[in-house]
Amino acid sequence: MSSVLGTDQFCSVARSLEVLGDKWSLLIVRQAFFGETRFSQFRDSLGMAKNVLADRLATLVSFGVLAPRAYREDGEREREEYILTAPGRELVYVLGALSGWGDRHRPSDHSPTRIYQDGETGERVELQFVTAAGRVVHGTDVVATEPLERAAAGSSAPR
Amino acid sequence: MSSVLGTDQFCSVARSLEVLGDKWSLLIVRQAFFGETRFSQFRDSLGMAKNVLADRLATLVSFGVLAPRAYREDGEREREEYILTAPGRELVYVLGALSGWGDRHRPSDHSPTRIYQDGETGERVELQFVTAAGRVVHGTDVVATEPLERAAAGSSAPR
DNA sequence: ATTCTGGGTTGTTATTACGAACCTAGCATG
DNA sequence: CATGCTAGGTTCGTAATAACAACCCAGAAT
Repeated sequence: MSSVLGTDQFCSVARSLEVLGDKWSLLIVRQAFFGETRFSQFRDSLGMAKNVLADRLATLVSFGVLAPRAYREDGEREREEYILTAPGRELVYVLGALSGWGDRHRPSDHSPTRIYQDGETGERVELQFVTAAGRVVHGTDVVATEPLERAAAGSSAPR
Repeated sequence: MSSVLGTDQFCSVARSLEVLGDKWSLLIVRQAFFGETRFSQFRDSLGMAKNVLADRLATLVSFGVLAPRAYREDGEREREEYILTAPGRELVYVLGALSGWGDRHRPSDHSPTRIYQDGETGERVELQFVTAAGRVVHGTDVVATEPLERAAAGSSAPR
């Protein structure tokens, strides 16, 4: 998790990837989102090395995605489990985007995996770009611009 | 980019991360989305090692995110550039999600980086979960379930 | 007192990333 | 036609990470 991603930390995508840009972190968050909290649950469901898991959990805690919480099972000593924080739960947008892309562009012969729904009504939900007025804009029509570049729109290489 | 991410390739998040789950791939896609196409543009904007860039470009091409295209500048020999495919452009949802999360939860002292807008009207757009009927559902109310688990909703450990 | 168990730590080896040096196909120049 | 220039790489040697295995440790149960 080095802190030099390219020349710019100015991009929020890069700042997010500083926390999440490796093979395991988002999978841990996914499992946490599915209800897992314990070291051995992550270990078993992901099949990853214990030292790497310990390292990623510590990193996710240090960045405020997970929070450690003590718990005690009957007849067991006190241990720590890892709970998604409010910022961590917001990563549902990232998981939904990755899930949608994988479903659409890397389909599996296996079942359609997980579907995302409104927890209240059970309606299926999909990620969409929407305007403040609530109008849906398709992804192919979305562009990203720098806030101050409105006038000089001719240069080809950003930054 | 090993093909064993945990025990399950059944999850579309894992399948997406098989292509995108490293430090650089999504940043390359981001730069491509901002209009960059050439080896040296990626190299200069991201500051990454050339062999790693060559490897990532080849991987992204092999997974159909980028497509090579010949071009020729005046007085230069023919070269290849890398263009986002339709599936690659769909990654705007992933970039938007990462960007939104980074803006909200890892704010920088620098400018608000990029904003996403409707290319037609210029209106700002945000990623939201919406139902088929067009109702926006906040991320904290979204749950992910397996399509067939509707009846047995008590088990704590998915799979 | 000994064993069991969840949750780790500490090695040792295999992968992967990095930086610098080198290569290469064509075009331009003398 | 020999030389050099340039974008876009490849090929090193080395540094950092990940993976795998062995071990540890604090209680609780026996």
